[in-house]
Amino acid sequence: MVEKKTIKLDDVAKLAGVSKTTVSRVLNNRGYLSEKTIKKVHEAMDELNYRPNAIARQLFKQKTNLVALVFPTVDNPFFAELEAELEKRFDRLGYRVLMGNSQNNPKKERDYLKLLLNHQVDGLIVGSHNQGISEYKKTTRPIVSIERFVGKQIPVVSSDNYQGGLLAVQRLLNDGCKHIIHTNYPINLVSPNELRQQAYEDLMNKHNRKPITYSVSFDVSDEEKERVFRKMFQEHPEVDGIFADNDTNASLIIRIGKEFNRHVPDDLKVVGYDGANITRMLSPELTTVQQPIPEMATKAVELLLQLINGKTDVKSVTLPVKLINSTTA
Amino acid sequence: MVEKKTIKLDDVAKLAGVSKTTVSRVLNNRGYLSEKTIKKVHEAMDELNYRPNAIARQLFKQKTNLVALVFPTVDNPFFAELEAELEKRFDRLGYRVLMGNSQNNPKKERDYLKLLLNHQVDGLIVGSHNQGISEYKKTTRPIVSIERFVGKQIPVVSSDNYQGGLLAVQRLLNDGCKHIIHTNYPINLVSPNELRQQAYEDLMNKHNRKPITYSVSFDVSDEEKERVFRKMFQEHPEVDGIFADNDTNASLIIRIGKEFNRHVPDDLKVVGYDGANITRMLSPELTTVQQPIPEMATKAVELLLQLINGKTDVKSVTLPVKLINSTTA
DNA sequence: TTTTATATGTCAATCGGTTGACAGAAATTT
DNA sequence: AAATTTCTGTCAACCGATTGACATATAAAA
Repeated sequence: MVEKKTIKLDDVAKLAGVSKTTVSRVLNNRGYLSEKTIKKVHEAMDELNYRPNAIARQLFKQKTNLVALVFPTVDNPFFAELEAELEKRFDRLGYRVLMGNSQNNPKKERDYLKLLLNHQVDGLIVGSHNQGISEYKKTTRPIVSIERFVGKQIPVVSSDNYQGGLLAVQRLLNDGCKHIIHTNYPINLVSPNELRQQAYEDLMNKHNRKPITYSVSFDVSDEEKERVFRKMFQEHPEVDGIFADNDTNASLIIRIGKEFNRHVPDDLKVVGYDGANITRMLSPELTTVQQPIPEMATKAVELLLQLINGKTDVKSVTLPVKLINSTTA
Repeated sequence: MVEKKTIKLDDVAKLAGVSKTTVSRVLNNRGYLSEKTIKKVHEAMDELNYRPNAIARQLFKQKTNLVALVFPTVDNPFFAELEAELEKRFDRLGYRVLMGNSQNNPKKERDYLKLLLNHQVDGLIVGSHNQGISEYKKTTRPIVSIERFVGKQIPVVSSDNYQGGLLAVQRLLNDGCKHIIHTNYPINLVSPNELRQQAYEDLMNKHNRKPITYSVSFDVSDEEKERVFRKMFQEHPEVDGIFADNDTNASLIIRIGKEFNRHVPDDLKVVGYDGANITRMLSPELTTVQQPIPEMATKAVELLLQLINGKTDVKSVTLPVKLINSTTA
């Protein structure tokens, strides 16, 4: 087998009869160059089918144009849409995007942080919900978080969780629900969505109702989730309204409800959360609080770029949410 | 502001009172080293909070441990699950994964191919459906495709599309459907799922029925898709069975069907395709042909690694599909 | 005691581009 | 004709880690 040698800048220079620097100038459009030389160099590059080695360039420039997205998984409509929107925007700006699906595994989250610290990526967007990753406190390198508190120095992009909670619960109240239950992640996870629970409790208390919350961790199996929701219907047969923490769970709750002979929207009203495209497509009948995913992506990219470009006083932002009415109820 | 200097290997060497090579030996566990030296070096690294520069290492090693996934979008249950499964497997093997959502845009697909040729990634997994990307023919670098024919040299991982087509149509026939319509991508896209159409037509012909296919391009707006499906119901009011090209379209068709007062499964039977987790979660009532996504990911990773490791006769594989019965019908 | 194996460490070239410093030639000004 | 500006191009250091070649010291074997 013929050993295929990598063509390097030097080979191009030799063939074109110029120096390495001249070739580099042609590549980077730098300094003064004669038309003749440019042509010669381009011909040599074509003839040799030359491809500059990006790694060498990155080493010198101290920049990779890579960012990493650290989220629990891409296999979830909210994160999938968010990551897709982020990728689209970064791509336009000349950044490539590393997928870091942490599965809510602190080790993997740390690994990606190491990537950042090893100069392999220029910045990080974190949306996974691990706690106690102390490394975040040690670094001043560019990190933006989405819907999660990470540390004092790290700007957060989130949607208005308190308002979202109000919208959802108010809707259930308006629809005449008497016994409203809330499902949420375990609140020990440092996430702004505990504000939803706050809103739920505030509104319930205001109406002299007793708030009841069922917690389901994000990363347990579907079977475990089903178990919890069955328990919910068993322990609270009076329930007639549910404010679910996300649309997938809302959908699951509706299915479990059917087992208990509850039918939406007659016997049971459910409001979900997130309102991602895919969910709207596959479950259009679901009422939900929609997070402004494209806008959140835009903001997160904007903030990360500010950090990458050396800005120091980068501020967190909160974006408004919207109640999406179901198509059937 | 204090300029924060990057700590490099040389700084560690100086603090530990040894040479650069010695530090490198400690880092890479190479050659003979005294316990004492190892300890000294580690202490120096800790004290300086040293992080090796991965780019420099990559330059020397001529390996980035990066692979790119080029798919139309991650915002689709099938691709999302596939990419998540791929990422999980690559991560275990020490590879980081670049997201390349091509939106079926040939330019973006070419850009990612360039990344490969620029030595920025060690391999590529392509699943987007662009045509005429001639660059693929020029390269011998590691590429594996999923559910798509790219070129003679490039191994393909696909599921058994012909069998999937048979299962879907046979199911509709068994359920007593008399007028079955198939929806598909425009077949000019070089994809093995034209085999589904083949199966549909073969089976229809065998039963002396006239095959009717409606084509919807993958990347048009939801509104356009709705338009096409409405047209389908208008032009063929007799339709009582539909074999859809994917679950999202199946869900959309069911919704449009309701507009025409067709109710599943009484007046209309629909079989979707893909059977991704998210879809099963959000639309459990949908009958579908399930592709073995985890197995496809496993195979694709396996083949790509063979290529990366220099194997030359890497063979394409086809994996079996499964009909998933709806929960309600 | 001499030879050989094992342990410890240093030097300098290398991976493949990039760019500041500098030099000579041609064009323009004074 | 001399001085200045504009082109065109070369040289060598540099980005940061890796490793083959080599030197010396110590321990084990002959």
